[in-house]
Amino acid sequence: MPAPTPATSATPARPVRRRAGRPTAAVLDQGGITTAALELIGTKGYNGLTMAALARSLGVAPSALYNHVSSKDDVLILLMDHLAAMVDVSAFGSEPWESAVRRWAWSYRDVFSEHTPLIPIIAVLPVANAPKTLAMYESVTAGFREAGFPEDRIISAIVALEAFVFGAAYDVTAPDDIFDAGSLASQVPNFTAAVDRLALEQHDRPTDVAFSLGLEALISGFGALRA
Amino acid sequence: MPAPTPATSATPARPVRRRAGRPTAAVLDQGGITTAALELIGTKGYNGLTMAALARSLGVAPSALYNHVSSKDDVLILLMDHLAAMVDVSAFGSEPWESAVRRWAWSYRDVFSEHTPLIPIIAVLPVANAPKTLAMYESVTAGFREAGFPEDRIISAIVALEAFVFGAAYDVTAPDDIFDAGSLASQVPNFTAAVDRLALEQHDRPTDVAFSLGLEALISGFGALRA
DNA sequence: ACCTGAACACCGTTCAAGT
DNA sequence: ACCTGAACACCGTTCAAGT
Repeated sequence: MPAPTPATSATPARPVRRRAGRPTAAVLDQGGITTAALELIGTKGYNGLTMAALARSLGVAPSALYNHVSSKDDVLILLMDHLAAMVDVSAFGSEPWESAVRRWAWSYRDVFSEHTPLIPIIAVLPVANAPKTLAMYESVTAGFREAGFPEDRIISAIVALEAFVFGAAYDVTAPDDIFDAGSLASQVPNFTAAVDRLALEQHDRPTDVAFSLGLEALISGFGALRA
Repeated sequence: MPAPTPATSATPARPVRRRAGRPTAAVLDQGGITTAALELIGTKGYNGLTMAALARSLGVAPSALYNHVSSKDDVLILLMDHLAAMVDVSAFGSEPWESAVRRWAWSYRDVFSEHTPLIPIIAVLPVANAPKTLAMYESVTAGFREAGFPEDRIISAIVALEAFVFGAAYDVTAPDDIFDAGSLASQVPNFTAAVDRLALEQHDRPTDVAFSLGLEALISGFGALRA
């Protein structure tokens, strides 16, 4: 390690004091807030995402945020919609329906498995408030329709796939020993045997095995509905 | 309405002041805390479940709770395990595998759809900390095994079904107009058409249609794995 | 061991004042 | 319109003191 440079640290909240009153140019906007929130989550996790910390990272007072978002929940919605745009829908229209669904679902799970606190938000938020999420739905719906999926079941199928994806995203974050019954093991012999049996298979990621199993069942079950 | 009775209201926190010092018999225990929490949630929702409100409903000071639980998260774990015991696993062993899974999954979803704030807890909590949840897994595992399900895939199948159930539980709580694109409707024609098409079918509960569609796909996909 | 009561370190949010 | 700074009403949790 070289000698520490004096005062200029890595990327601290720039300690330049701004005095009260409207600045000549706005220092905040929703895009900047979203980016700063994402960075904060990356370094400190969701527990570190407080309005105070967010303001600090942007070099403003906490109350300044409320000129651009109406609440902390609003920040979470911004984040959620930003992440929806990162989900890979590119295979719809360029690949067979089965592999397009597969790519979409794996990508969707991977993106949100690192942002599970947003799941309660996205699962119940009206799409009108999340344009990028809506764009994702449009791509997926178009892919289903082009693949000959019966029109009146497209939304139900997407909702079901999404439910599975959200639940699976939580599972990714579960500890490795979640199924260790400990001292109660002898009271649940069937369960313990099944857990041991899975461990014997020596999969890299049990969560991926379960996701694949469920996803393939959904894909082939839904695939049978196509014309 | 009859004339209001004077001081005795419905079921208020009994305002009997207890003075400091150990009471002759403990006034709290984990069962009572769980019951009180459940009642509080029933009347005020999860926003109303605070340590202060919980203590108040039990007629104690907030700090007294910490003699019986180590944190608010601990209360949530107690609740979660209590609810797991309410999930219907009775069909395993008495009905064909398909209908047993069906009964279990619907019941599981219904129970947790009114307690979605517990889902992040149950999804990642080691089973050793939740004996009733563990008992549920034992019943389900035994049912899968008796039905000739390949032993090394039982846990993966349960995990996948659970993921779907948790995601679907959130969906139950979504507003009816969640898919109304509003002013953006014209930009997402395929999606809008599919949403309108589903609405035409006039289902009582779209969330139930989606759940059924996904669950039946999982059941028939997994059912094919049996001997 | 198990309660009370005071205290602590936060939290999101509001609002007057400033430019 | 968009910032600062002070304030508010909470929140979960700790801990000494009491019996």
